[in-house]
Amino acid sequence: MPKPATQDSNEQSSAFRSFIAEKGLRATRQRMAVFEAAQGLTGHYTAEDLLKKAKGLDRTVSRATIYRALPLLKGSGIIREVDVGRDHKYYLTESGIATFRAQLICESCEEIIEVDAPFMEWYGKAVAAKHGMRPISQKLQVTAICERCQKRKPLRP
Amino acid sequence: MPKPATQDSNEQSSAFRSFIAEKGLRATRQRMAVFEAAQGLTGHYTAEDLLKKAKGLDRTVSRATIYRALPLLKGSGIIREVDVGRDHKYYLTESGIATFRAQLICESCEEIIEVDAPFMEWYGKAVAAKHGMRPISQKLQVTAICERCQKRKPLRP
DNA sequence: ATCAATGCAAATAATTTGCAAAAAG
DNA sequence: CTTTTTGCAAATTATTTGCATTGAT
Repeated sequence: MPKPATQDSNEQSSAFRSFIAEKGLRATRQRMAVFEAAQGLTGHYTAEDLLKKAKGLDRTVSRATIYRALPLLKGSGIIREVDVGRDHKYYLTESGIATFRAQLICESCEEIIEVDAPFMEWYGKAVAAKHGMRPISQKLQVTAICERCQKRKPLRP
Repeated sequence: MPKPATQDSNEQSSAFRSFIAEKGLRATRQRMAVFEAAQGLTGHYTAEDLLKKAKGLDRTVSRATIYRALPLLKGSGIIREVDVGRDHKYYLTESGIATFRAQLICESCEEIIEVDAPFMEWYGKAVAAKHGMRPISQKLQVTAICERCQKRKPLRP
């Protein structure tokens, strides 16, 4: 019999708890609420979205706490930051598998699509190595017009 | 006998003049000073750097004019914007050849190196096509530790 | 007890914008 | 003349930060 879905969050939860424990930090009520909020969100969300969700779990969570928790969630691999040069950044709750992702960004409807781009990892490493650099991370973003927008009047002319 | 170097700026200058003329805009003194300032800068520079340089050519150039001129310079292909997620954006005056460039960013000393990555263009197009999208532009950024920083105490530990 | 973490509100800082005056065509 | 462009200063807005208080260990 498979584990109930809620176990996922609990397993991730202990991963997060040990991450902060290792750093000598504390598992506060607010911090854990932000964590749970992240687990409850899908797709790209903003810090503000996360705040709203976290507030729903614990009314005492403040915006400052969100911004202070984000680096911890990123550092523990619970979430990933997606910066496509807009006014605010996006976040994405990671599923288990951590494959290399690129962003396909529709210039018309502004949708952001995460796509697997495993080859990129190799290519980025190769580019870095060619210049004697030790690669850490990489980002590939393709701006384009999505299928739907090609077939209709542009939303942002 | 080769043309004097200053001719380059004049040729680019008429390219810029026709770009703004086509759009029904006006070749103001300040606008042209910003253009000349861009021609006089090398490497990555900020809007503030451009302002300083332009002010040296025409004291009446204001910050607002810089920000209003930047989209024109970008649109005419005179400069390219480089956004690596820092607090301010960088700009780069384009030489004639417009090859696909990636950025290698040293996480330690924060240096940004522009590198040719011609294969990326193909790969980005392939990724877009696979999702039925029509590609417009793409960005590849590799964060790494540069050779020099590997051999010394990190500047940003 | 300790010292990290919190909420609040003020600070930050690049970029944008409203407006009346100046200048390009 | 007409319309665009300008400088100025104020606005915008995501994120950061100082501080007194609270809470985890």
